[in-house]
Amino acid sequence: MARQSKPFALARLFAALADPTRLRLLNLMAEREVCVCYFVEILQQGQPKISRHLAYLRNAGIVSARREGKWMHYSIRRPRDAAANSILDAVFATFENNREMQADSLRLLRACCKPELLALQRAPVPSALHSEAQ
Amino acid sequence: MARQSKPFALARLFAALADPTRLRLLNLMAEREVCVCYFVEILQQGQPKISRHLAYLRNAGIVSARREGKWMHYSIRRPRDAAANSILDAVFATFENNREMQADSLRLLRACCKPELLALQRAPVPSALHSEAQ
DNA sequence: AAATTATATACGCCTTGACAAATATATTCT
DNA sequence: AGAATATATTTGTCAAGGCGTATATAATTT
Repeated sequence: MARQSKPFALARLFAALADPTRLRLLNLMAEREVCVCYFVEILQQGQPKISRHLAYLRNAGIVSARREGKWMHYSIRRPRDAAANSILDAVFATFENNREMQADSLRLLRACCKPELLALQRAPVPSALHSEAQ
Repeated sequence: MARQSKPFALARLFAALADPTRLRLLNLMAEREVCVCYFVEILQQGQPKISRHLAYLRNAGIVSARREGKWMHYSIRRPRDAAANSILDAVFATFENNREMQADSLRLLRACCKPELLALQRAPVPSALHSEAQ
């Protein structure tokens, strides 16, 4: 069996990107840490589904999690590998020209300005958004 | 059920990239059209396996095939979609810094200079290689 | 401590796709 | 036409992973 470590590592990254829900999650995290509860509301998908996809991304090393009380905040974790990093750059660049992704981002902005519109009470507002949405 | 055409299309591209054998095939095709027989010899993998992966890439619209007598030549097919295109650019860029991929490319160069070393007689030499290997 | 809230994991079901081995197809050679 | 060559597809098996439902865990509130 021939060794082919690098191709395998790259393939693993692409597998992590090979799902529309995971791409949408990554897009929402592009510039900020986001709480799970927002993912659920904005993507309008079941909470276990969101959690499973976040776990997948965490396993793939693309995302890291931080607990804050009851809430879990997820954020992009830049890979140590330069190749993976440049590919992620390209991916995020395409998000900026994508209608659906922009729509998701807008929903996140709005939700954070008026969290009372969601099913959430006292949901944590990502600090990075205060300045952006001003 | 919400529409999310674009994320689905992107995810499909990544699924096509999520396999080490397919990545190696794409790398070999990066700058030239390549005959199936070379893939088999260089990657040292069974012919049906190579063919199946090439069919997958063709289905995903990343690659196109051209028949020439008994031989099938495969080459990169640049996607119409700008997003997919820029991602492919990033992918090929990482190939250039990847040891394993460079080793594969070298093996292709050598095989084309001395096709008699392979199990192939009268294998077609990719025209693009004449100038590169001079 | 009991109830509530937020998130994660387990379970069962189903689809996709990877593989090897066998077989089919297409083209060329004799 | 028949044999040989190059490639593609089929078949059967297996593992990964997607989904919804149910349940477990963790932190907070009362």
